[in-house]
Amino acid sequence: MRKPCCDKQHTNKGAWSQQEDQKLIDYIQKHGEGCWRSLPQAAGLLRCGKSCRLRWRNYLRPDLKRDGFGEDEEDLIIRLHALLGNRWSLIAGRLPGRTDNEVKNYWNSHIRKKLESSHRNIGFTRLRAEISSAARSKSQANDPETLLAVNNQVFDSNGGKPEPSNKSSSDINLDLTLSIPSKNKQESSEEN
DNA sequence: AAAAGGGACAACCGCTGTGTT
DNA sequence: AAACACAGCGGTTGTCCCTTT
Repeated sequence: MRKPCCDKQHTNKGAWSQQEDQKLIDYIQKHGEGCWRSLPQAAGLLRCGKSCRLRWRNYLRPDLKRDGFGEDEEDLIIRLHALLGNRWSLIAGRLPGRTDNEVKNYWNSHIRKKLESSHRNIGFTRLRAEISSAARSKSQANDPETLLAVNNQVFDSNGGKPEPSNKSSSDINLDLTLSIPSKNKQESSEEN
């Protein structure tokens, strides 16, 4: 049995206070990310290291977008989910400024219901079936890179992805070539 | 105006993958 | 090769807030 990541009797739980946020921000600005296990003590926080990591990555990181999802982002999420399933970190890696948790929440609360109830569902189901079928015909059907390439072919033959909205943001990476997510995120944060 | 219901989102939990010893 | 430590991931839960009755 693995030891717990921290002594839960001496850690806070629940919503973060402004003071806690500030301590975490200050510490990471000084020392950078990493070594989450020892961070809480070093930063003077009564929190589990995992909790600190989540708070930073999902909420406090300076490169996060805090506005709502655009139509183009939603379309991309739908396309990627059809390909990759619930691999939220991979999907989020294609959406600069978005986190896996954010994408997951958005999917569960908005897109899934929308797809289940709308006419779009018909197209979505058909699309997914086509992608799966095309991918199965390849020997590396479970290889994400192959799936993405197949997806692009299916979309091209379908006349491309849905019309992008006017407020299409230029920083969304519509090039569905897989790269290592962590590297990708690092590059995008360096751009900002 | 108050209560109930539902949606949205932040946070937690347990498991897995990976690197190190 | 095995055991361990750690970071990361996805599923789930809890809480807040808005809408409806």
